[in-house]
Amino acid sequence: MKLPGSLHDELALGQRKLIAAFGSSVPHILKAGEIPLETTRLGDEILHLRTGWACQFPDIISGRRTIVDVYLPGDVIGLDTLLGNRPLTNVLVLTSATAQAIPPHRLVELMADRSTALFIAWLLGQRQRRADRLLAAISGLDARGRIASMMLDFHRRLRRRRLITGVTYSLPLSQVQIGQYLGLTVVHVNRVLRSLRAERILELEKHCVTIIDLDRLSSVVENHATKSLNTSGSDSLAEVAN
Amino acid sequence: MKLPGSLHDELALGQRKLIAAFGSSVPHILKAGEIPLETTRLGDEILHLRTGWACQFPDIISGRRTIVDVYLPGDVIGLDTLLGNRPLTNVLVLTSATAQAIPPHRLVELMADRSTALFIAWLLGQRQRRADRLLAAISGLDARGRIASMMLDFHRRLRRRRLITGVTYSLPLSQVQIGQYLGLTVVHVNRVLRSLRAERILELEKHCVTIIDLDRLSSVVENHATKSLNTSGSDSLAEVAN
DNA sequence: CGATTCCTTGAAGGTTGTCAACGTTGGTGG
DNA sequence: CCACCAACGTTGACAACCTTCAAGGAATCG
Repeated sequence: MKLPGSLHDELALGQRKLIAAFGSSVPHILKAGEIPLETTRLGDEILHLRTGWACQFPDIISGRRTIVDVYLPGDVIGLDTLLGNRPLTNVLVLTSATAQAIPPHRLVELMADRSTALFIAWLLGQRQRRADRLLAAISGLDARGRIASMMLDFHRRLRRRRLITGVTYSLPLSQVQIGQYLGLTVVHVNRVLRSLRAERILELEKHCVTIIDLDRLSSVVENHATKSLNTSGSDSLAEVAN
Repeated sequence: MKLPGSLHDELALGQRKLIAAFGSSVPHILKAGEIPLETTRLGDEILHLRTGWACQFPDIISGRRTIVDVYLPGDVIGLDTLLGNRPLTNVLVLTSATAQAIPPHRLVELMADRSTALFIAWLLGQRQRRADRLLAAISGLDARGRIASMMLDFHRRLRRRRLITGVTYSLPLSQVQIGQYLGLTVVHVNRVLRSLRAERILELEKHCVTIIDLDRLSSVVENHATKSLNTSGSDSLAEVAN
């Protein structure tokens, strides 16, 4: 569970180096609803999202759009793309946002430095863990559990990055997109949200989430008999963020 | 879509180096149903699976067991674990298997070499893509589609590694495990399999899959109105395998 | 041969999707 | 300013899918 001190230090070093590399590039401004590849020349670049949210679609466009990951400020976008063959076509910016970009070949150069390479591997592992969590939520929980789990996830990620401190945050996903993220229809997302509001567990209006009863929200996730998904645990490295 | 030749070459070089590093370690023999951490001292090692299948549970043990990935011969297990904090507790060996192990600290050393680091990043991206595919299947397809998608996936992965050539392969997952992998109950998995057999699309008996009608099996995935999941595309690097 | 695990099948009920309609909001142009 | 439009949110009725519960059969292993 604990990383050896030296490894931890090296990761932190790699983090600083990578952030520095991003920092030396001009920040781009992205508009809500934008697909980087289409509207800008950021197509095959690696992005460091500084402000705003974005989301990821799977490589192959499926008929039914599915969101496989949601990026928050501080996240790095496109690393898994690096050596694969997929461009950034599948990223959608959810809010107005700012991001710094570096081209893939530059990133490959940076990987010559071990600490940077380690940090990139750590970032990849981080995204993988998010995917595993989402997978567990979707395949093991009912609609209420999935929504509760998602709300708690965002809450935890935002708090860890010191982007919020309380029980309220802005959630720039439409209900349609929440459905695409959790494998549900809009209609049903709406029903569940209403029931959570009626029970005074959670409120969502105008893209603004308020957790009214954190304990009961957590218990919604673990409820449903055998189904549960523990949401505790913390990373062993201080947040990437900024 | 195309990698620059030099990058491709460097990846291939990294692959050889990593395989060589694994090759210098003594192969371990694992028994079916074994959890490496519990039964051997392979707890926090990185494994190169040479023969046999294994599967991955999410970090946190959820009440309802969920399988988030299935490893085939040639896959590397535990990379996402490398810098995260989770041990190999969450891996289950599905068949008797052989694997070579190297300790994490050795792998960290190897990452000082850029080609190796690149290849490791490529492997991480590969696993990420599998997770994204599974996510898209589970959240966008009904039970028939998910099962068809899974069967085609394994078929493709095995063929790409030259482990099979025809339309038949051994699938060491029990129906319970198929359910855990696809977010379904055993009962329903069973029913869907029966219907696919009755329609002479696919046969599964005694852990042996036979694809009777590849075209109709593919169309099952894309069917269901708006729901589809294209399964084409090939990696830009010759398979890892052995 | 027990004991266990896996597979199989039926019936009933709950969760979720589909269809359809309407209200709301925000932006755009007359 | 208002009309219009588009996207989003909301709601009800109904059907389909899937789970749950229950029980029995088949296979494997000590």
